Amino acid sequence: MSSKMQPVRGTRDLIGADARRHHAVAETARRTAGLYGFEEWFTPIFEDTAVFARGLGDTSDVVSKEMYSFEDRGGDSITLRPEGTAGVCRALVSNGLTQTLPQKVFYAGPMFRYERPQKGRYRQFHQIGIEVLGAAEPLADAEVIACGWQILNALGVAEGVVLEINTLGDAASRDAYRAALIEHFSAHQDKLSHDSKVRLEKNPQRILDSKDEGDRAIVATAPTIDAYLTPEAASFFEAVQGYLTLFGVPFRRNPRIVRGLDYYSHTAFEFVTDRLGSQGTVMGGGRYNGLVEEMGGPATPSVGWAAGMERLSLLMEAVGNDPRPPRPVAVIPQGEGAETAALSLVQKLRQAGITAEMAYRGNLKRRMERANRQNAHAALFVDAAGAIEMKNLDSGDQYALSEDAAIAALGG
RNA sequence: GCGGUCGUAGCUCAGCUGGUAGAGCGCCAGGUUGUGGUCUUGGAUGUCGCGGGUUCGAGCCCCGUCGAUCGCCCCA
Repeated sequence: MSSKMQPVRGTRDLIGADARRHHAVAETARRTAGLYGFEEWFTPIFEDTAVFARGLGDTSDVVSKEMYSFEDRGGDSITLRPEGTAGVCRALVSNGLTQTLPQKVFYAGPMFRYERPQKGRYRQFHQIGIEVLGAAEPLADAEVIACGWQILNALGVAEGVVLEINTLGDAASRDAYRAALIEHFSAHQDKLSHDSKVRLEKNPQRILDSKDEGDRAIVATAPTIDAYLTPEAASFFEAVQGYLTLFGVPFRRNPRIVRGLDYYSHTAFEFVTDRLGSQGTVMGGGRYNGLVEEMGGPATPSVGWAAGMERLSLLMEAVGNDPRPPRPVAVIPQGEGAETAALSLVQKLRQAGITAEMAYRGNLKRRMERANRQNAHAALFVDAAGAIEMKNLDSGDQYALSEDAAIAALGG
């Protein structure tokens, strides 16, 4: 047992039902995002460390202690991407696409974070995400959110998932609010939890998010951002909510939502569920202005979200959404010398676009049992002369027919 | 990085106050040169996560370690 190779901590294999769910998440999201005009980009899985260090801001744990960074043989500092947005912004600049805005991007793939693994959280995990790059209009925020909502619905997991939105305001609002929060929490500093005392130094808004009982009482009396919003920031947030209502996307205001990464401003949102324990955020995002500039491009107002594929798969499993592979047709040679005729038939079926299988070995009983296990919907018995009988494995009906008739009947 | 719980067959799990392993499912083969999902008979599979300690003797007790899991932190 000890010599058995195991995947490294925080990684895992996706096989069978897990693999099918994972694939369904990516495929459903890709297709749905396509309906909204998003096109998929494939950016590298690793980047120059500066792409993330600069992009995400150094107050986040993601940068300060969770990155998989290493020096390559040429002496460059390389980092396995911990999230998708920074790489997409870098690619926008690298490819000169700042001249052709807006760009609507979909991505899906592995991300890496050195964290303590938990259910729905791995060191190699997978995200899907979309970004609208180069649109300052609140309509873009609403469109991005609506697309996310449609994906959750298409996956059948929208039940029990709630959209919570908030605004972080523009720079002026944010600074004023931050000052107010520091004042409020400093006044109660002695009653704050240890974690929140640290937050007060690093990122006071994070205290709003605290799960500590004692903190919550202090948070309850904390000011909300509304009084500190500039008129522009307030009307922007109003507009986003108006479009969401127009699009029929239900939401609820949660003034305690903050974002983990530094680049966010204005709209912040999370799709949350209570079915996943402490990994309740299923899709999260918001507006970010300034990230593209960090990559050396022009100011490019943008908005997007990312979702954890593992968490979406977990939700699919919880609601019993179990994608099945297509039901094959089982081709079964009958009698001596029938193998050649059967093989030629199975190949013709496949070329006609029909999912067909023929077992490598086994007697008739074994082949039938195997057909059953594969959930085959029909069996085609072929004899040495090439004569075919088709049996419907659901109804049990069986009759002889020609090869062409069989292909036609099976939808080829 | 911190705290709680748990590691026995491919899977789900049982195993008494310590006496060197069991069930169900699954798998393989037979009953059936022949038409499946039913039934029936038989069979294979474990250094009891790993390492050390206590003991005449450890799956069970102790220590360590690795892994999973739950919560914190953080985040999707």
